[in-house]
Amino acid sequence: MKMSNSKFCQCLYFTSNALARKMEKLSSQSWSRVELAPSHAYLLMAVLEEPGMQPGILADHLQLQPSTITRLIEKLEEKKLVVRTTEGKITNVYPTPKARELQPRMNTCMEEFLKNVSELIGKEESLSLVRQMAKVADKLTD
Amino acid sequence: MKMSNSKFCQCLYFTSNALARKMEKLSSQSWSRVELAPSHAYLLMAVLEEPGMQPGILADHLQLQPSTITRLIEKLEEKKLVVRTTEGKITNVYPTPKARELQPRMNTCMEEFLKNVSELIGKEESLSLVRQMAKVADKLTD
DNA sequence: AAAATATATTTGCATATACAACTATAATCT
DNA sequence: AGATTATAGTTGTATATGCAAATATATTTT
Repeated sequence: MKMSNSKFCQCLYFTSNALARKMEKLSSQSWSRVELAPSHAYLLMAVLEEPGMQPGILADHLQLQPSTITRLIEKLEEKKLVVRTTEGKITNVYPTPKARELQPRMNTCMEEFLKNVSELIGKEESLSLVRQMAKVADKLTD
Repeated sequence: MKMSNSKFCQCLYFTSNALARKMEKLSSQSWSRVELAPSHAYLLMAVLEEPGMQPGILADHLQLQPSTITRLIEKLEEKKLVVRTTEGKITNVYPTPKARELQPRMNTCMEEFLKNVSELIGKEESLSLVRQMAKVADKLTD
């Protein structure tokens, strides 16, 4: 059934959640090539770009709770893709060489995802949507 | 940190998920008055509007997997808000009198949520966003 | 310097959701 | 009618995420 046939399609809660689930699915397909869930992949990309990034900063960037970041890091540690060092109160997260090796393939996943979005939705439309969503999200200061 | 300052704010996967989490939170606040999670509330509203609605149809309307619908129904059964009757292969879900009693308060929650959205985002903007999201979601036929 | 407060991270617990496999019934085909 | 396939729903299991409390360190105040 199409979204726009649902009783609830005018509700922002409903529509944003339904859309998010669909995007999650689409994104997961692309990232399955490197056997990463999108959220793990995004955390790893952030860490690759800025090695040593702290969990709190990652939480800001990924718009997730610190506790969720801890869990994501644990998974990436299990996969030997990041390491954590703790000094006093602060923790730094670094990518491993294995993560660096994976980087080119991750870029491919990202590109593939963007290509899929473009094909399914259109470049213009997806760009305008993402802007509008970000603008609205900014107004919801949690 | 604002959404639009994130490294990932141009990504539709990221932005739609972040927005959905924020909307979930906002919505949850309104529905906490009747001690229901938004998804439970929406299922119950559908059943109140169309008593006997089958799980499969509910899955279509709520854009959730059938298994998820089963789980939601279980919770609502525990709270004595719906009952299930099964005949052969098909199941019907009915609201209980308790659910009917709750209905006015649920309407209030819904109104309050819409009011919050209007105040935070603006009526025009939220309407245009929800339309655009629904349109895009329709293109993602899972 | 000791006490109080603030900050960064983790842990325990709870919830939402999905997928795949399973069960049970109905419909179709030969 | 019996065999096959399709449909509806549930169950087992796994993952993502959040909240609240706990821990550990830093900073500020007195």
